[in-house]
Amino acid sequence: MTGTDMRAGVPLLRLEGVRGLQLDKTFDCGQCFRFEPVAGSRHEVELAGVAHGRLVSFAQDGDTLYIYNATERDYDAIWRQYLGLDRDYEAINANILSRSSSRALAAAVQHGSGIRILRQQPWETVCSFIISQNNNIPRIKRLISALSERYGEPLDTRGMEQHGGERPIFAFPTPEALYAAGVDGIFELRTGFRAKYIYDAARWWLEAGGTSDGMPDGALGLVARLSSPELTTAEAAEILEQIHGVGPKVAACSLLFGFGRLDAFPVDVWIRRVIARYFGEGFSPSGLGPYAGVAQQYLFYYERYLGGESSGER
DNA sequence: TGCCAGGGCGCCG
DNA sequence: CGGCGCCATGGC
Repeated sequence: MTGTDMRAGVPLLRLEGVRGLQLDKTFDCGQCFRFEPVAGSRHEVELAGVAHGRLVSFAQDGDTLYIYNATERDYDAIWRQYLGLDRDYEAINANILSRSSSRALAAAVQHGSGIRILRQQPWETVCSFIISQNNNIPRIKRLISALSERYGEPLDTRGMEQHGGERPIFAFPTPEALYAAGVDGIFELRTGFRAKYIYDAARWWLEAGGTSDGMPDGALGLVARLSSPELTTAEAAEILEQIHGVGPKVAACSLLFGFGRLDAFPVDVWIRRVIARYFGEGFSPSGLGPYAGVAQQYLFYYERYLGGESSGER
């Protein structure tokens, strides 16, 4: 059941009976760098930020989901997929658990219950995870904000003052804008050694025929190719790794969070630790099945939560 | 001051 | 192809 009304000129979408989704976990598990909790929100949980080129705010009271600055048309076109509400996570979790008897995995699934893999814009995802390398989340967020403010388009914040729009907000820069900025223009924002990687990614993206907004642009488009089941996830990763500065980890994060490939399995130091501790030598991501990437996110969130605490059980 | 932060590259054996 | 130093920056 849905409904829309207007608040201060901004459409507000309301969806009732949304079960399972937990916005706070979803935006706090390291997959997205542009959302922050709304201070003084009237809702139990509210996070505002930029996605798909818009300022938007998601809120929850119990089983009711609110989306500020969205119409039903926007929901059908963007936010339903973005929030993973087109997927059956009970079935996904059951699928994951059916493939392993690991107690740690069961605990991680339990602990991460409510996390949804966001379907973010491909270009933004590739670029953001290039920025993430050898970096920490607060600084990743700052760099992405700085790039957006300098090279992104300003967004309309009217009516969104109480929902993340109290100051000017900018869209993530297009590859055209970052290409035009050049390595020096990107380096100026203190991106460090990543500047040439970001520039190369923009150049590569334009040469490869990706769209500015990074969304599907027809059968021959870059995003369509990399999302297509005609390519395996390993093959898609191989293509993304043509970008100077994109290795296996950044490629896997991009495919998982930006291209809808839920079997993509990013391996970082945390996950390496998880594998060593709970699964052992013979571990292979494919053993976790078509939703291995979802399992990875649960394991990452779980292990980071435990905070490196030495709990040597399986 | 040194170490680390959701890595990847270039080089070396 | 496995290991290792390096790459910019900022927070602790």
